[in-house]
Amino acid sequence: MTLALYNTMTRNKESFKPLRTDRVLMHSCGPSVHDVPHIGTHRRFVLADMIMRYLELKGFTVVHEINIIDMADNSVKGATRARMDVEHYTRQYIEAFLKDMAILNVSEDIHYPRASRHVEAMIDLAQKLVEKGYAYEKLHSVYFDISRLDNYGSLSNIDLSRVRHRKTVDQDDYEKDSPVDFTLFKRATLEELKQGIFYKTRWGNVRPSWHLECAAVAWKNLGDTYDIHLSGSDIIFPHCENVMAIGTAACESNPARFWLNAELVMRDGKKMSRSLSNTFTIEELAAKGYTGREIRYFLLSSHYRKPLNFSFAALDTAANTVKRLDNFIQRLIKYVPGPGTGGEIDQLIYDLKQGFMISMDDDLNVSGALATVFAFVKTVNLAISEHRPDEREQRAILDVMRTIDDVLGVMNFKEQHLDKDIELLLEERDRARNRKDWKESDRIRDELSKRGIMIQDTPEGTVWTSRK
RNA sequence: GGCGGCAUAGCCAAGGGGCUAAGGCAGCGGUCUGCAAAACCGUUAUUCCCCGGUUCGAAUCCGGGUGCCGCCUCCA
Repeated sequence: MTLALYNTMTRNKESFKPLRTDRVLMHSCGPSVHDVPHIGTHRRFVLADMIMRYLELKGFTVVHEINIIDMADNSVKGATRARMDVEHYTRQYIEAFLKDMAILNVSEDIHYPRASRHVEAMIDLAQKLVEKGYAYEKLHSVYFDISRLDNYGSLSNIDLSRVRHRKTVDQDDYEKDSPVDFTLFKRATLEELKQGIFYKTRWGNVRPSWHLECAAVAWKNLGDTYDIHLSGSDIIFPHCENVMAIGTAACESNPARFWLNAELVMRDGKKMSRSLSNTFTIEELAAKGYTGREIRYFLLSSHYRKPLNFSFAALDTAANTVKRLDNFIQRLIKYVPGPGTGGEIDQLIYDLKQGFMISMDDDLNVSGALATVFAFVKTVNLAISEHRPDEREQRAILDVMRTIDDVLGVMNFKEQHLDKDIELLLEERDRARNRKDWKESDRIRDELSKRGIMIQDTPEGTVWTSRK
C-alpha cells in the first residue's frame, strides 16, 4: 500500500516515494519566536508530527526538522522594545514553543534547528545565487531577481503581472529593481548596527530574510533536495514560493518533492492569528481544564486540507471523544480474561489495521481512519461486556491500539497511578458501599469527580479513569 | 481584480456515478446499576446550498448562480 499525498506543486494527489527507499527527509516551516505561541500555528506542527509518525509506521526512517525563525524582524523589534538582546529575548519563546510541543505529545525525535545558527549557510546560498545571476546587491541589500527564474510562481499559481503589489510592505524600506523581487539580505538599520544585530558580509552589514532563513536551514541540514516541505496554506505565497525559488535557483532542482500545506484554524469564520487578536494559547486552554491530548485530538481529527473551526463546543466534543478512548483502554487494561473468541478478535484487528491504513494512505484521511477505530472499539466493547476475549486477545487488542496511537498520539495506556489520598477515598467508598451507606459513597464519588477521577462500578469492582 | 479552496443531520465530519449516505459529539427510549457512570442495543439525512444539463441512474460529472474562507498587506 502506498501513501498518496496532495502536492500543492501539482495540485494533485501523488503517490509518495522518497528519494531513498528507506528514509524520508522532511522540513516543516517552524514558528517565528517573538511571542507566546498559539494553537492556530500548532495545527501544522501536530500534523507534521502525525505525518512523521505515520511514515515511521510504514517503515521509513524519518529525518524531520521544524526550523525556528529566531532572527526575523519581529524578534528584533520585540527584543528592542523589551530592551533585551535578541538571543535572550527569543529564548523564552523558544522554550514556550518546545513546552507546547511536549504538551501536544509531538515526537521527541524532531529536530528544531535555529535560523540564527545557520547564518553561514545563508551567506553561502546567497553567494551562489549572486554568482549564478539570480540575485543582485543594491545599496548593501541583496535581492532575488525573480525575472531570472522561469517557473517563479508555479507553486502558488500566481501571475505576477496581475498581482496587486501596490501595498508591498517593504516598498519604502527597499530599493529593489522590481517591486516583486524579494529580499535575501537586508541592510541593517542604524539602530540594529548600534545594538550589534547584523552580520558582516561582502555586501555589507545585513540581516537575513525569513525566506532565506528557511531555505538555508533546510539546505544545510537536508541537502539540495528533500522529500517533504510542510507549511501552512496561508504562506504558500510568498514564503513557500520564495523558498522554492531560492532552492531551485541555487541547486538547479526543486528543493522539495512534495509541498504540503495545512489549512488554518479559524475562529468565528476568520483565521486565528495574532493580528486579529483571536488566538488561544495552550496555557489558556489548560487553565480552562483542557489537556494536551484533547487539544491534539481537536487539531488532528479532521482533514488537514480543510479549515478547522475553533470553538469551545468543538473542544468539548474532542474531550468527550478522547474520554471514550480512555474508557476503552482503561477497561481493557483492567479486564479479567474470558474463554476466547475463537478468531473473531484476530479478524477485527486485521480489519482495523487495514481500514486505518487505507484511509491514512489516502492523503491522511484521519476522519476515515478514526471511523475504523471507533467501529473496532464498539465491537470489542461488546465482546468485553460479554466477557469473551482471552488473555492473548486482550494483549493483541492493546497492541493494535498502541500501534494506532503511535500515529495519533492521543491515547493513554498508562495504568494510572493514584495519589495516596485518592486511593484512601476509593477504599473508604468501597467500605461505605459494602455497608450500603449510599449517601457517604455518593459524597466520596463527588469528591473524586472534583479531583478529575471518574468512577465506574462494574461487577468486577470499581474502575476509575483520570482525565489527565 | 487575480489565484486557490469550501458548502453533507442539532453540531463536527468521511464518502465522491448505482450497494442501508461512515464515524464522533449532543438528544431521546431501553438494558445494566443501590442511584449513577461507563458500556451495549434502538432511534435522530428518502437526501447531500440553489437552478439547469449529461446519464437507464447524480450528493458524486458538466454549466451557471448564491454564500463563506485563505493568499496577493500585518499575523504566519
